[in-house]
Amino acid sequence: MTEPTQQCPIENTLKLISGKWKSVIIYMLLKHPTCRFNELQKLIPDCSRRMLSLQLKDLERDGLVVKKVYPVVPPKTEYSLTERGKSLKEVVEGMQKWGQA
Amino acid sequence: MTEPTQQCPIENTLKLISGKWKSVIIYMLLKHPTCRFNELQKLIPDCSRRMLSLQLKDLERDGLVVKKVYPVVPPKTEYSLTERGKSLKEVVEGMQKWGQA
DNA sequence: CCGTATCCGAGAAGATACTG
DNA sequence: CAGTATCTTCTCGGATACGG
Repeated sequence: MTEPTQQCPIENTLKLISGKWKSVIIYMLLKHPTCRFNELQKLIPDCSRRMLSLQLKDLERDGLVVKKVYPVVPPKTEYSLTERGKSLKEVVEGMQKWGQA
Repeated sequence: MTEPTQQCPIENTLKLISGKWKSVIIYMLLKHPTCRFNELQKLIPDCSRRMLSLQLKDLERDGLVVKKVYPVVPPKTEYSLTERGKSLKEVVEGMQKWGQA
């Protein structure tokens, strides 16, 4: 049984939350527990629609965010953090605090 | 004087410690307070010499790491964290712990 | 309203060889 | 030992336009 040289779980963590807007999205979803697509856009104006879409897709795939779609016209979706996503609170807020000081 | 819409210090933090190997380098320097170049290479075997050099240069420029050069033959250098670098302990260890769970 | 598709340029990172 | 130089490749992200 050769241990797979997993020298550093940091890389895994970083892979999930780096990407230009992921950490910011998570941070916003911590403060605004459920958000529609456009709300997120307004909260993060510098993030293009395309990027927001892509990053959310990644976050969803990685189990950090869930998307709820209401089958109505016009379309309505809501994004929120999963438990796994919420568990990043310490990390993300740690970065937030450090960035301020 | 228009305030630059600095909505999220997270981005600043992330800018300093993302980059493929930076957080790992910091983590290693937390555990091994001073390291020579080759020691770091051995600690992070997947990071090429070129990349290690570049990332260290960034970290140095950003005031997270200091390099001490001994004018001897063969060359000897030692890298260590600045106070600012050490202050990332919580953040980096937070990521490490989260990555394990 | 909530996205996707396509195209394109810049920068990140790998491979390899060389230097003080 | 501790890097740098050069070249190529690849990924990310911006701009723009379109679709259910």
